[in-house]
Amino acid sequence: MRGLSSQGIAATLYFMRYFPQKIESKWQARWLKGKIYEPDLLARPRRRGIGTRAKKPFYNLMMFPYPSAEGLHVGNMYAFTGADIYGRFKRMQGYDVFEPIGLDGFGIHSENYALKIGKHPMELSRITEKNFYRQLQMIGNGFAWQERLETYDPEYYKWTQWIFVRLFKEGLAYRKKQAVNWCPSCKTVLADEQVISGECERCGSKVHKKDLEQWFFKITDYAERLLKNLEKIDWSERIKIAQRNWIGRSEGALIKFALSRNYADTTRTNTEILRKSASSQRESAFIEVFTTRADTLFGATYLVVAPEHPMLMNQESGIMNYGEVRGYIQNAKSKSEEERIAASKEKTGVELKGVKAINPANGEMIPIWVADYVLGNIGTGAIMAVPAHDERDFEFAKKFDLPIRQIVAPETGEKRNKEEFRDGGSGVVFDPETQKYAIAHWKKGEREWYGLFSGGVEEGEDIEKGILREIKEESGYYDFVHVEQIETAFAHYHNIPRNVDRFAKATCFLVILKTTAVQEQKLETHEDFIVEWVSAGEILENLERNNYNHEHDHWIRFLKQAVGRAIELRYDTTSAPSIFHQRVHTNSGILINSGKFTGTDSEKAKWEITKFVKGKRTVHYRLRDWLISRQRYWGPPIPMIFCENCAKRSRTSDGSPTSDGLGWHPVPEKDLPVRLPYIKKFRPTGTGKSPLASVERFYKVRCPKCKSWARRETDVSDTFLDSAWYFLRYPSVREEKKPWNPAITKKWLPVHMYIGGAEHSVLHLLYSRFLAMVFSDWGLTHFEEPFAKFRAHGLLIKDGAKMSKSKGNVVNPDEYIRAYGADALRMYLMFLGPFEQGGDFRDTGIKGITRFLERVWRFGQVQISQNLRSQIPISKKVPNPKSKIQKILHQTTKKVTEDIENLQYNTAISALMVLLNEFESNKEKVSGEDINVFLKLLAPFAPHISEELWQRIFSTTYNLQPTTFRSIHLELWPKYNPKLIQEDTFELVIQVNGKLRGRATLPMGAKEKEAKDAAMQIEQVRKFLTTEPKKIIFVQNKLINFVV
RNA sequence: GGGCAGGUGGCGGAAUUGGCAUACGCGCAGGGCCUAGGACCCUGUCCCGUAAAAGGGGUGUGGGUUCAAGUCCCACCCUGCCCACCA
Repeated sequence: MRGLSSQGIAATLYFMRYFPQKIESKWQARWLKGKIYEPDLLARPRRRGIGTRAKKPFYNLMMFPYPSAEGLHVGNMYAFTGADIYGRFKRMQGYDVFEPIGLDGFGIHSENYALKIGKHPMELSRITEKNFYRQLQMIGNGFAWQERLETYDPEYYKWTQWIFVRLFKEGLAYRKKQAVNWCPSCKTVLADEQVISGECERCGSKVHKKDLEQWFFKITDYAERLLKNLEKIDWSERIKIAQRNWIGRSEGALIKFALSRNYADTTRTNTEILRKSASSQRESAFIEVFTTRADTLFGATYLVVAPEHPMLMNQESGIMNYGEVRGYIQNAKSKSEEERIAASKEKTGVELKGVKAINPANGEMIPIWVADYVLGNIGTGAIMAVPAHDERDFEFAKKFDLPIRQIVAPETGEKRNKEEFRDGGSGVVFDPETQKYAIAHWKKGEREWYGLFSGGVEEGEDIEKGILREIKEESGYYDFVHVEQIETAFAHYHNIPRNVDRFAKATCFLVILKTTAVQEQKLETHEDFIVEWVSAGEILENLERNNYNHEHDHWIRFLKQAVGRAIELRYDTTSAPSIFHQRVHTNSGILINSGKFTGTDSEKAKWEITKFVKGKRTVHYRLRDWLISRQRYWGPPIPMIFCENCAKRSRTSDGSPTSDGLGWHPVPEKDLPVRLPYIKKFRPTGTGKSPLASVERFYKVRCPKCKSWARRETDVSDTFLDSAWYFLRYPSVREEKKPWNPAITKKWLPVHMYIGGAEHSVLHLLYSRFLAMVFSDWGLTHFEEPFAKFRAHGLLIKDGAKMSKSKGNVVNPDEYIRAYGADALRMYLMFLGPFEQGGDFRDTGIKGITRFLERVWRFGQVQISQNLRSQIPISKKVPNPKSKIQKILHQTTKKVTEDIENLQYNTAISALMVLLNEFESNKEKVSGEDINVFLKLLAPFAPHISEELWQRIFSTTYNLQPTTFRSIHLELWPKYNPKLIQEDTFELVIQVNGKLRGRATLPMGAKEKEAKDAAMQIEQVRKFLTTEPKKIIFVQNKLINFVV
C-alpha cells in the first residue's frame, strides 16, 4: 500500500476520528485473553529449573470496595485509578505486579442496602457482584482477574471463621458482659471505632449504651507493639498520627485514696487525721484513681467516681444517701452516649454523704462525688479532681462550689535559671461605678506604657497586705469592697524604672473599690507615672502593643484572669470583651502550695510525688478490645457452640466457673465453614439477638465435646474482620487446605504498596495490623506489618461539596466513560489535583483532557500515515541527540518518573502536555523514537489509547491473535540520560535591590565577572545603578543582585 | 476543645536549597476557518497604569529575619478532614 487512492485518503480521514469506546473494550478483552496482568504467583521454580516464575514480585493493593447495587462510585474509581497508575508504572519498571480486586460484600452496609430496597442480601449480592465487576472492567485497570475474592463466599469466610477459632484457642477471643455501643437503627452493637461522635458510622443514628454479653478480641494486648511498629513502616504520616492518637498511650500513676467514714469532727488537725486514717486504712477501703498529672495531687480537692464504679454497687460502703445516689446512677445509665456528651457543658453529680477520701499528699479530707463526666471504662473509673488545673473539674467545682486551689504556677518569659525569686504581686483595681480599671501610666524617656500597681512583699508581711499597701502607696485608693487572690505566676521581667532583669513569684489580686476616695497624702510619690482610669480593652491593647517586656506576659494573664473573675462576680456584665474568658492553667509550671515540693518544676515533681504517696507508675491506653459480635444476619456466623451441660460440669464446687470454659466450644475445624443459612426473616430483631437465633435448624447442634444438645452462637462477626485479612488470601485464592499458602505468602507478602482512603486509618488498617501481628506470633507468617508502604489518597469532592446521596451530587463513572472514554476519565481524575490531597470534580474540566487525548490521537495518525507513505518508516528515523526535542523528552521522562513515584500525577500529566505541545510545534523534528517514549510515559495514565497507537505505529503484532501480541504495558519504562537534560545556557536574572530589572542568556557556569558585564549591557539595569553598588550577590547559574 | 491538612488569578492548580510568582488545564476575549453553528487552529488573559512602554502593587491578616520570602520565624483569622468529658 504505497500510493494512496482517494478512497484510501477518505478511509484514513475517517479512521482519524478518536472513538475511545471502540478501542477500550477491544483492548480490555485482549488484555484479559492475553493474561498480561497475571503474574506467575507460584513460589517454587518449575521442574526443569529454568523457571519463568515471577522474579521481582510486587504486590500492589488497593482497598476493595463494599458493593451496593447502585454501582461503583466515582470516588472508588479515583482511588483505583491512582493505585493502578502506580502498579502499571512498577510493571513497566520490570516488576511482576500483582494487582488483585475483590468485593467486601458481607456486612452491615450491604445488608442495610438490601433492606432498603427490599431484596434478600444473598440474592442482591449476585446482582451487585456482576455489576461491580463489569464496571471495574471498564475503568481499564491492570487487575489480576483470576484471583478475585468475595468476603461472602463460603470458601472465603470459612477461613474468617477459622481465624476466630484460632483466636479463641489462643485466648485472644473472649466473652464478657459490658456496656456496649448499641445502634437502635441497625439493631446491633458496634465497636468503639465504629462510633463517630456518638453516632453510628453506618447510618448516623445516635448510639446508646447497653449491657450485653459479647465476643471481644484482645487487641489491647498488642497496644504497645501496634504503637511502636508505626516507626518502622512507610505510611502516610497523617495515618500514623491517627493511629497513635487512637491507641492513646499515656504515662501516669495509680494513686490510692483511703476512705474515711469518721469525718464529722472537722476540727482535728491534719496530723490527727493522718493518724486516724492510718488506722482506718486497715479496713483497706480505698479508691484508686489513674492520673497523668500526679504533680497536681496537692490540688486534688475532691474525688469523682463514675456511675459504673464498683464501690457504688454495694450499700456497705457507707454511703448515707444511697437512694439519691442510686437514682442518679440509673438516670445516667439511661442517657445515650450522645446525651452524655451533649450535656457535657452542664455538669451533674451527687455527693456521697457519709464517706470522705483522704488526699495522700496532705492528709486532707476531701469529698467524694459521683458524676457522669467520669466514664466507667476509662482508667479506673475514678478520678482525683484538680479544679485549678483541669477544665472539666473546674466547671464541676464552680457549679457545686467546691474548693479550687492553684498548685501549678505558670512560668512566663524565658526559662528560669537558678536565681532566687522575689515574692511580689500586682493588683487589678476595678471601679464598678465607672466599669474602669485604675492603672499606672508610665512615662520615662521615650518610653510610655501602662502597668498594674505592683511591688515586692516586705519581710514579715503577708502577701495580700503587701499588695494592698503598694496600691495605697502608688494610687492612694484605700476603700475596698472586695479583695481576692486570682493567680500566681513565675515571671522573668524587666524592671524598666530600675533597668534590671528580675525573676519573681508574682501573685495577682483583684481589688474592687467601694469608693474612689483617695488617701489625703500618698505615701510614696512617683514622678514617672500618673494614675489613669481606662477600660479593660484599652489597657490590654496597650500592654500588647508594648510587648517588649516580659513583665507584660503575666500582666496580660493577670488582667484577663481578674477581669474574668470580675465578670463572674457580676461587677461587669455589659462591656466585657470576649477575650476575657477565665482560663484554667493546664500546662506545666512551677509548683506552689505543695508542701515540700513547692518550687519544683511540675514535670519533675510528677514522679517524685507519685513515689511520695506510694503510687504506682503505669501506662494507660485509650485503645480498648475489639467488639466482634453483631446481632445481624449478613455476616459470617461466629463459629462457637455453647453447651449447658459442659458449663455445669466445669463449675467448681463453690459454683464459680473454671478458667477453661463456661461451656463454650469452638466449632471443630473440619466442620468449617459454618454456612450462613438462607432464611426469609433476615431483618434485625432489635431484641439483642441475631435473626439466626430463631432458626432452630441453624442453632440446634450437638456439643462437640459431650455430644449433648447444645446451642450454636447466633451472632455474626463484624464486617471489619472480613477485610482484616483479605490481602493474605488474594495470592492464595486457589489454596484449599489452608487460609493461605505459606510459600506463596513468603514470596508475595507483605504488601509492597497499599493505597486507600484515610477514613480507614483507625478501623481497617489497625485491625489488619493486629491480625498480621498475631499470625506472625503464631509462626504462620514471616512479617508483623502487613503493608510495608501505605499511602492515603485524598477525598474527591464535587463542586466544592462532599459527594453524597442526600445531596444528589454523586457522579456515576458509567456516564462519563460512555461519553468521554475511560482514558479521559482516568486522566481527568488524576489531573484534578495532587492525588494524596484529593480533588474537586467539575464537569467543565474533562474537556481539556479530551482535547489532549484527541491531539495525541491525531499526532499518532500522522505517524501511521507517514509509515504507510514512506519507504523508511518514521519509527526507524534516528533522533538527533542534540536537538531541543531530545532535551525536553528526557526532561519529561525524568519528571514523569519522579512524579509517579511520589503519586504527583497531576504534574506528571501537565509535563506530558508540555511535551505534546513541543511535538506539535516542531512536527518535522519529531522522530519515531520520541513518540515511542511519549506513548510509554502516557501508558499508565491512558492505557488504551497508548496501546492502540503503540501497536499501530511500532508493533508487528497488531493483527495477531489476542494471546500472542506484545503489549506496551509489558514494555520497559523509558530511561532518561542526565547528560541530555543538562542545559548549556541559562537565563541570568538581574536584580537591583532584589527587584527584577533584566535578564541575559549566559553559558552555564558563567562567572560573576561575566554576569556583571552582561548586566551592564542592559539599559534598564544601568538606569538603576547610578552609584557603585555596595554589594553584589551572585548565585551561579541563577541570578545577580546589585545592592545600592 | 485537640490533632492534621490547607488558604496563590474568574476556576482546578504549578513553583527544587529562600532566587523570574501564577507552569499545565478550564473559562473568558479577539482573530482565522466556515453559508451558519459546532469542532479545530492562532493570539491574548494577575491587578493598577499606558496608545504602547516605563513604572507601581500583588501569594488569608499583622509583624520579623534576609541582598532576596508563596517558601523560614512569631502572633492571629478562615476553610476542610479526623478525633473528642481519655483523667
